[in-house]
Amino acid sequence: MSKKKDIIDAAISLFAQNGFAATPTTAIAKKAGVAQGLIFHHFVTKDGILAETLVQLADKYISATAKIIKTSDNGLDAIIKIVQFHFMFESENTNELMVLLRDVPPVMNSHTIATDNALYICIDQTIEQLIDCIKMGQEDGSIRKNASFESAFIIRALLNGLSRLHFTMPNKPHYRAIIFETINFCRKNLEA
Amino acid sequence: MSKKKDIIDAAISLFAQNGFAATPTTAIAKKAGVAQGLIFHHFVTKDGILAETLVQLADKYISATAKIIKTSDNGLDAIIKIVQFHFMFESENTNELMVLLRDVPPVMNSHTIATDNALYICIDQTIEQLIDCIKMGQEDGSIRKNASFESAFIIRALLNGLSRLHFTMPNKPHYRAIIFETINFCRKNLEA
Amino acid sequence: MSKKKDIIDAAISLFAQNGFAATPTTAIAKKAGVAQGLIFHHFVTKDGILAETLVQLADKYISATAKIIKTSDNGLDAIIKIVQFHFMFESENTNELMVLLRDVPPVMNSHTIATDNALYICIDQTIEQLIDCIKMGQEDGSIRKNASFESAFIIRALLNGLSRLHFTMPNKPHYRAIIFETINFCRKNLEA
Amino acid sequence: MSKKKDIIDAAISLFAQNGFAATPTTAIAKKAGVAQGLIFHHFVTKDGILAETLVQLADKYISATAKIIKTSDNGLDAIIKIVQFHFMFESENTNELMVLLRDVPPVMNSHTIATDNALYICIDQTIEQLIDCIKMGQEDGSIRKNASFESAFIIRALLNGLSRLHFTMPNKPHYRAIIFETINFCRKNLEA
DNA sequence: GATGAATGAGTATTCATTCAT
DNA sequence: CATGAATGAATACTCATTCAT
Repeated sequence: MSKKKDIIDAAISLFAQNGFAATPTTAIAKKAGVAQGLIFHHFVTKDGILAETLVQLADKYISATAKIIKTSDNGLDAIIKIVQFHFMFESENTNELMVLLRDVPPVMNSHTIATDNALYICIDQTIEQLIDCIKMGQEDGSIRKNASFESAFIIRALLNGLSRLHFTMPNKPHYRAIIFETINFCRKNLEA
Repeated sequence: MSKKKDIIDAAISLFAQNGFAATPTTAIAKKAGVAQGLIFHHFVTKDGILAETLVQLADKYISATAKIIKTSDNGLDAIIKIVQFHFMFESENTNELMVLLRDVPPVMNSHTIATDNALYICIDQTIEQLIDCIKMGQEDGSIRKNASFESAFIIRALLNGLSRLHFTMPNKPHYRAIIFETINFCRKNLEA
Repeated sequence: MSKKKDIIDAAISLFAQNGFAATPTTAIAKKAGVAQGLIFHHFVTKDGILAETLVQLADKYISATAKIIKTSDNGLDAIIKIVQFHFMFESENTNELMVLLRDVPPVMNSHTIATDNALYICIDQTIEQLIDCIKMGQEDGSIRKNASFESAFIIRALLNGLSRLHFTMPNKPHYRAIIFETINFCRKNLEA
Repeated sequence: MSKKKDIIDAAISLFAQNGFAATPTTAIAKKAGVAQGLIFHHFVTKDGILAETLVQLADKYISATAKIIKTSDNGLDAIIKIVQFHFMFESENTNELMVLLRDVPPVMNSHTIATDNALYICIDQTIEQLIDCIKMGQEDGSIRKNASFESAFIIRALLNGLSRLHFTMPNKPHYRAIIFETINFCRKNLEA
C-alpha cells in the first residue's frame, strides 16, 4: 500500500506543477521511486491516477460540507461555514484542487466518462447542498424568502472561480481580505 | 487569407470540443481542408494558433469593456453593463471562451510564456477596469464608500466561474435567471 | 495437480482462440482462477505451457498411429486407418491441434529450439511412419510397386492442410464428404 | 513511392525470417533506412503493412490462375497448370507466402477483420476457381463425371499444406519429385 | 501560398518474469 | 504449493515540426 501512496503523491505534485498532459508516467515513477510498470499495475491507465485521487478528494469535500450542514445553527450559518471551509480546504489541498480545477475539462467527452462523471456528480452535489441550505434558511428565517435557488449556482461558481484565479495570481491579492469580502457578499445577498 | 481563417475556425472548434492537448494538428488540417504544413507556414507552432486567436479575443473583450466604461452614466452602471456584456460575449464566442477557460492553464510555466503572459495581462486588465469602476462609483456616489477593491477580484472570479460552470452543465440551470441574479448580486454588494 | 491442469486447459483454449502471442499470462491466470505466479512455478516460462501440452499431444498422436500400423492387415489398410484416425483426432483435440497448426512456426529460429525440435521430430516421425507403410504395402502387395515415398510427404501435407483449412472455414465444407474423398484420394494413388 | 516500397520489402523479409509478432517496427525502419514514423504515415498500423502486401499477393495469385483457366484446353488441363503455377509462385514469392501461411491466423478474430477478410475471400476464390475447373472438365470430358466438388477443397488443402511443410523442412524432400507426384495425384483422381 | 512526405523524439502501455511472503 | 506486488525491457503508435517541391 505504501508504494501506491507514493505514486499518488508524486503524481499529484507533478500534475499540480506541470499539468496532467505534460507529466509523463516515467517522471511519476522516478519521483515515486518505483518501476514504471507498477503505475499500471495499480491504476491501469494514467487517467486512473487522476480518477482515484480526485474522486477521493471530492468525497472528502462533500462529506465535510455535509457534516457542516448538519451541525449548523441555521441555513445562512451553514452557507457561511461552507464558504469558510472551502478556503481552508483550498489551502490544505492546494495541489489537488489545482489539478481538479485545471485538468478536469469543463466539458465531458467520450474518453473520460468514468472519472468525469463521478466528478461532475460531485459538483452537482455541492450545488444541491447549497440549495438545501437555502431552503433550510428560508424555513428557519435566516435567509430571506425571495432568495432564489440560482444563488446556489452563483456561490459555487464564485468559489471555484476564486480558487482558480488565486492559483493564477498567487501573490496578487490580499487573500484574507477576499475571504472576508466573499462571506459578506454571500451574507448581503441571502440574509433575511 | 481565407485558408488561414479556415484553420483558425477548425482549430477553435476542435479545441473547444476536445481540448488543446488532445487536438493534433493533423485533425485541424483535415477539418480545415488544408495540408498540415500550411498550419506551420501561417502560425509557426501549434501554440501560435491559440495565441493568435485568444489574444484577439482578449483584445476584443477589453476594448469593448473600456468603451462601456467611457459611455456609462456612473461607476455602478458601468459594472452592471460589463456583467451584461460578459454574458452576451459568452454566448457569441462560446467556443473561444471555452478554450480560454479550459486550456490556458491557471499557473504559468516555462513553455507557455509568450501566449500566457499576454493573456494574464488581459485578466489583470479586466480586474483593473473593475477597480476603476469602483473608484468612479465612489466618487460619483453610485457605489458605497466602504466597498473594497477586492470586490473587483470577486466579480471577475464570479464571471469566469459562471462561464466555466455553464460549459460544464450547459442545459442545467435557468441561465436567464442566473444572469438576472448575478446583476442583483453585484448591485446589492456595491450600491451606495 | 488440479491447478496445473486448470492452467493448461485455460491456456490451450485461449491460445486456440487468440493465438499464443496474443495471449498474456495474466489472461491465462485469470481464466484458470489462479495467481499469475503459479504459472511460472509450474512451467518456468510461457513457452513451457505450449511445450508440455503439445509434446504430449504429439506423443499421443504418434503412439496411436504406431499402434494402428502394428495392427493393420497390410500397408494400404494402415494408411487408410491413419487418415481416418487423423480426422477423429482432429475432432477430439480441436483446440490443441489448432494451436499446433497455428502457433508452431513453420521455420525454426533461435528462440524456440527446445519446443520446436521436439515437435519437428514428431512431424518427421509421422512422415517416416507413412513411408514405412508404403514399404510394407509394396511388400505385401497392397500398394503398387511404383508408388514413390514422396507420397508420404504428400499425404502428411494433405492432412495438415485439410485441418488448417477446416479451422479457417469451420462451417463451410461438407466435412464428412471430404473425409470420404480424402480416403479415396489416397486409395487411388496407392492401390496396387 | 520508393520509400514505401523499401518499407514493404524490409518488412516482408523480416516477417519471413522471424515472424510478424517477433519483428518490431523499429527493425523494419532500420532495415528500410527510414524513420520509424514513416511506417505509420504510410500504413497507419503495423498490421497495415501485412494487409497491403498480402492482399496484393493474393490478387496476383488469383488473377494469374484466372488467366490460366481462360487459356487452358480443358478443365483437367487447367487444374494441372494451376498446380504447376502454385509451385512456381511459391519459389518466386517464398518470403511472402511464408508470411501468409504462417502469420495469417487460421481463425478470424476481432482485431484483424479487415486484412483477414480480404485474405479469406481470396482463399474462397481459389477454391471456387477449382470448382469451376471441375465443372468445366466434366462438361468437356476431361474429368470424370463422378468427381466431387470436395476435390477442390482437397487440392487447395494439399497445395497449402505442401508449401507449409516445404518451409518447415526446406532441404528435406526432393521437391521436384514431389511436384511431379502431386500432379499425378490430381490427375489420377480426376481424369475421366 | 500550398502540399504532403519525412523526421525523430516522446510516451502510454504491455508483459514475461522474479521474488518476498 | 500459492499469492500478487514489483520489475524493467520492449514496443506500437503519436505528433509537432521540417523541408523539398
